[in-house]
Amino acid sequence: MSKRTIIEIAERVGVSPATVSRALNNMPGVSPDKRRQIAAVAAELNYHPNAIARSLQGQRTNTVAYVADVSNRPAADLLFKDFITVLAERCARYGMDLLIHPATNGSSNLHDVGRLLRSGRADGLILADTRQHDPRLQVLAEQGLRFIAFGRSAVDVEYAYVDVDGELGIYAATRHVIERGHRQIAFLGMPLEYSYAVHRRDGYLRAMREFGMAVVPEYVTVSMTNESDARLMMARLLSLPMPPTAFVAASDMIALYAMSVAAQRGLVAGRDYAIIGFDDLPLAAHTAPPLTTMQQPFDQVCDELIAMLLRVLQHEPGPRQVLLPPQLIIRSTT
Amino acid sequence: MSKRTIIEIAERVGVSPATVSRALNNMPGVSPDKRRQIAAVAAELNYHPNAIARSLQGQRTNTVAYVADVSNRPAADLLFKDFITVLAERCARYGMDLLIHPATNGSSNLHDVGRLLRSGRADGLILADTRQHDPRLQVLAEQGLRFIAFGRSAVDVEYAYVDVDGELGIYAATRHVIERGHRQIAFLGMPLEYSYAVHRRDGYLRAMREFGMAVVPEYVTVSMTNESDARLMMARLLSLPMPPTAFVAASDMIALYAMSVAAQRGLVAGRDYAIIGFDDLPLAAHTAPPLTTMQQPFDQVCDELIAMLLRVLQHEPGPRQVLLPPQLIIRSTT
DNA sequence: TGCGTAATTGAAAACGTTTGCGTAGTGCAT
DNA sequence: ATGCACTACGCAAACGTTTTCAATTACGCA
Repeated sequence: MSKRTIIEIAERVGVSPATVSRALNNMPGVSPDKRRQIAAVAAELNYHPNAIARSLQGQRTNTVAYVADVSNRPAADLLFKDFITVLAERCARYGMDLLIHPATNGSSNLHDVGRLLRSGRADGLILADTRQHDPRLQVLAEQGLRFIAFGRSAVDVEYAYVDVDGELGIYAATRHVIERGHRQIAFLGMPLEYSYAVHRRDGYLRAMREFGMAVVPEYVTVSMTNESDARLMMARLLSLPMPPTAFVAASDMIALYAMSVAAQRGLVAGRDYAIIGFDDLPLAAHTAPPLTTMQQPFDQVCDELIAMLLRVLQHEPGPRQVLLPPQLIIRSTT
Repeated sequence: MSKRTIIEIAERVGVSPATVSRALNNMPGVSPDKRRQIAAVAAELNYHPNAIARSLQGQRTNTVAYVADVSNRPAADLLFKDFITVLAERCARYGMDLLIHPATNGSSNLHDVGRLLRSGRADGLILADTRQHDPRLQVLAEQGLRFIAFGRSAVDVEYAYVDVDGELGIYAATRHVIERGHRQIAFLGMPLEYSYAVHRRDGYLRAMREFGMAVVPEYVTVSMTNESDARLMMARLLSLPMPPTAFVAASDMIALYAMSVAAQRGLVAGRDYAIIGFDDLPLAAHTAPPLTTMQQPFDQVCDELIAMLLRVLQHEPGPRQVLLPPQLIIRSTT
């Protein structure tokens, strides 16, 4: 099968390529008669416009690149497939394709990320897994590249972002266990390298303060890097002279590990202590007992990401900073 | 900043665009002197070749599309991010970019998948999550499109594929528990809609047969669709007059649910019964007790996928069917 | 019939690269 | 000096579209 081009259609119909282009794109200036003929021939030839040629002429690729941080492999990002699926679906809604580009914080990859834009492979990019000090943000912003971030950062540059309000989420989570009557409440946090880790801890601190509860330093942990660290910290908390009666975990995984450690001591969540997670992994509904948690509004996040990126690309007005609230899902552990 | 093109470089150096192209691509026919000048100016301008223009002229996009089946959302594909990361890294090694395209089995999406190729957006594609009766395979093969599958299928068409040998893996898993002295061995399988589900069950059956063990029909389940189904089936198995002493699970997740159900009855894996999983999720190493499992050779899978796709695209000889063996990871549950 | 206006249409340029072909220049042997 | 082989380089076409601009046609109205 030879390649189907607009020119071939033009020849068959006896018309110029320009007219075929207009007809196929529903542009004005084509008689209804030719329009029909052209559509017919195009269908007959199973013609599909060449996206590359179109991109070259139109100066845009209809592609957005998603740059994920994969420096912490195995990434253990359990919702990645769901997230990407939704994101791609939203992209498709606007006729966009989705390019995935893993990047570590290494500068070699940074160069690579810029290349995506400068080489015209993507129109804009979404930078995920932002860190407090994220060199990628710096570089991209300085070079005036078209991107938005999924997540915030502490770097001192202007950039558009969408984020889940982890501060508010953990605040709500903490309030929830407070309202359940708990007073000795621990926070199971992760290293403050990632921005969301900072926000989540701040949410805990604010809730404790606002409800007039003393913050016990031993109760505030931010070192839950991986499974063994998490288990170690939880064991330490349980061995305190006065162990906490409630645990606010910065992620469902942390909560699961904590529950597992507690179970080894015969402690049952929801009966002997309270615990609340963050993420709402598919797993969370099926732990024993099912985990109360804060659900990430991923569908909305994807909506906002794409909408905002499009705004940025087309220099349209509209919000450049969007925070979305997680939702409390009450199950059996609180 | 105006757009940097090869023409601008040509003007600055006082040479033709053709020469610049040759110099930048390390083609012969450029004097060392000009070569240096051109390189210098290119660097100075921070020039990056326009990938789109290059694609248009070269008739290839240097992009491969990964088509994932997302009809079972939430997909619960816990290794997706790791897998994609490795795959993208392998792509990058060959100068390829990775496009992610979710597709259900619906025919509307099928059309979409063909479009990726016909519109010249991708050079070839990788079709994942293949089913026993996968219409996508049919359509793609019939239309002569350039693709390979990650996973096999029962459809009656020729196609190139890479797959993990689930039959061999579960065979090895079953043999492992047999060698541990077990005789009443159950298989915790998933619905036979997905090809790998069939292969894995077959591996169990072959091992049982080869080692002269009777296959008890009640012991062979293939309905572990989701968490609740899995729990239900496991509970039923444990309530049999003569419950199995060992469980071969078709996936780590299934194994985890089974262990959870057993734990509710006070049964401890590795002590009261044996269980072995399949996948080696990050989770598996940290269950209580740590789960013996068959590890998916994802790095090799990615290697083979890219290598094979490249062979197919360039009509090079070489294997068109590759099966990779999973590896037994012995932990504490057997 | 003639004129003005609007609707169709086509020619050609443009997007940024690569590449086949032709030509000028260089050095070397005759 | 002439011929020859070879290198270095430029010209122009090509990839498949979209879009501007000008030209042609059709049509309504005086």
